Amino acid sequence: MSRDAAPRARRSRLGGPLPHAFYDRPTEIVSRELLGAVLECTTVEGVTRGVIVETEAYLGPHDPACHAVAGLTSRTAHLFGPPGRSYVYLIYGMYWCFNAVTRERGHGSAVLVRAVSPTDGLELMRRRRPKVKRDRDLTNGPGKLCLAMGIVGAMSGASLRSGPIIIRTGSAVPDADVVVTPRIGITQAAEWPLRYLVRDDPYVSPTPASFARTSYTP
DNA sequence: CATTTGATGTTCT
DNA sequence: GAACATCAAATGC
Repeated sequence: MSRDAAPRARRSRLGGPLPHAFYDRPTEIVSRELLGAVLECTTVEGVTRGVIVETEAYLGPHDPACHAVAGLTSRTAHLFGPPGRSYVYLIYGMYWCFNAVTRERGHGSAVLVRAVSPTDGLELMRRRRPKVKRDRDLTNGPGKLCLAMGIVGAMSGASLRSGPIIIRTGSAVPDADVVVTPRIGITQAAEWPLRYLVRDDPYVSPTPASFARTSYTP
């Protein structure tokens, strides 16, 4: 058969949703493994997608920087599980931040997605963020990516397999390309190395120079 | 490039 | 009343 023969049924270029069980593991592990996965958000305006290039782990009530320390409130309800759903919260009264809930009901642990590298819906992202000059500034921060992808609080609590926000399998990022640093923008437990990012990726949010001594490769 | 500052309003003490 | 898992613009090299 010539190599120009009719191609076999086209495999979707897109990976399927990550299995629910993927999230039901330690949050540090999920944070590391979400690098390279695809974040997708669908709204009436259209679909946007991007490869996850930066995450942070928030471990639960024993983590002073985690919202779970406040206990079960109306704000944190979705943080307390079950795993495999979104937890979207408002920060500084202005910006949404997106998390993937990782642990069983009642635990209160999640991965904050801090940056993605856009793959689909770039025009829609630009339309939603008309003042942004460089594409790399569309999604290189947790509030920015929610603005560009249309992620809002109403999406909190939805399944990440079938809801408006879906996390799909992507391509694995080797350990040599992963950098671990302290988390950004917190004061409690500020030294804990729980931020994961893809080395040299232009869509990663800026890393403070002071992190040089505490950054490493897994 | 790095650092500083104002915007903005919900949440929890 | 203080804190806040941020961003964009402005300033100073």
